[in-house]
Amino acid sequence: MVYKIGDFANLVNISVRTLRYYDEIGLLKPEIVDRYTSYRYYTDDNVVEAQFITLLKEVGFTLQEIIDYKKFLNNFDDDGEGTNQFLLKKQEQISRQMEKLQEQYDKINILRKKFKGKVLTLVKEDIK
Amino acid sequence: MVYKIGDFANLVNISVRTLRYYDEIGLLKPEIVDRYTSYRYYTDDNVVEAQFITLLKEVGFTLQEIIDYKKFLNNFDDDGEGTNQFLLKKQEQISRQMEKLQEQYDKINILRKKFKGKVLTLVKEDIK
DNA sequence: TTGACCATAACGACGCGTGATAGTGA
DNA sequence: TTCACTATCACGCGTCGTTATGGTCA
Repeated sequence: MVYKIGDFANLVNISVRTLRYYDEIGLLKPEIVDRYTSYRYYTDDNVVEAQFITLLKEVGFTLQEIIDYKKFLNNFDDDGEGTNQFLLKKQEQISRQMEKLQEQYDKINILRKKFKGKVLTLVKEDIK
Repeated sequence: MVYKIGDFANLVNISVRTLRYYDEIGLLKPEIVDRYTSYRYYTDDNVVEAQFITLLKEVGFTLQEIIDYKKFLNNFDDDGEGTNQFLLKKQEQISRQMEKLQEQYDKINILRKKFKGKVLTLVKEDIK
């Protein structure tokens, strides 16, 4: 089966605009492109690819990171360990983000207690 | 005291480029601007303002949110309750972000267990 | 004249949404 | 002819970093 961009968009739940963008940045290229009309035609392999991309996006990878990962798989014939490292690094990154958010949350608590009933006109020292 | 943009930048630890941007978007305007040379001159009041902005940024507010908060203070003569709401809303927002990150973290754990020693070629169902 | 500092203008990054304008018909 | 779909620009968002180019000297 081959799908035109609109049908493919519905199938994989990615907007037409986004599919064009993915094509542009080399993340997901339609297997067939009509050389006269430039129409994009997607295949069932593309469906699997698209779902994989969606999966990685859902767990926090940026498009560039997904592109890098694909290149890695092509160039180094991963034994699984590379993939594991890839996932671990993302988890560490997520951990750091959570810590940062937690700090922000705590600092706001300090602010709220300190200025209950007043307008904020403090300086940095107040939460350091 | 009045400071030229470069001196002020060092004083408050905000880059010259950023100060110009803050001026442009109306977040932090120099008290004095030479009408002939367009040179920006900052005062000690500006120092307090800048530190306040830095503080709010550190706890997660966007520039637009800080601008909105300043407008709120000017228009409604807050009794402190408005400020408290403002801080609470940001905390809720931070909480949601943390939850999302936690979900991503957990999903990656599932992936790591499921595909130990293999290359990732799965589809969405695997982590749903 | 020459640094050191100031100004404005504009591109880049991220991930698309949202038109505008125009060609296709798998 | 018309409808539905496709294509390629190109602006917008958020927060500045980074040239590029050209005045100013508080």
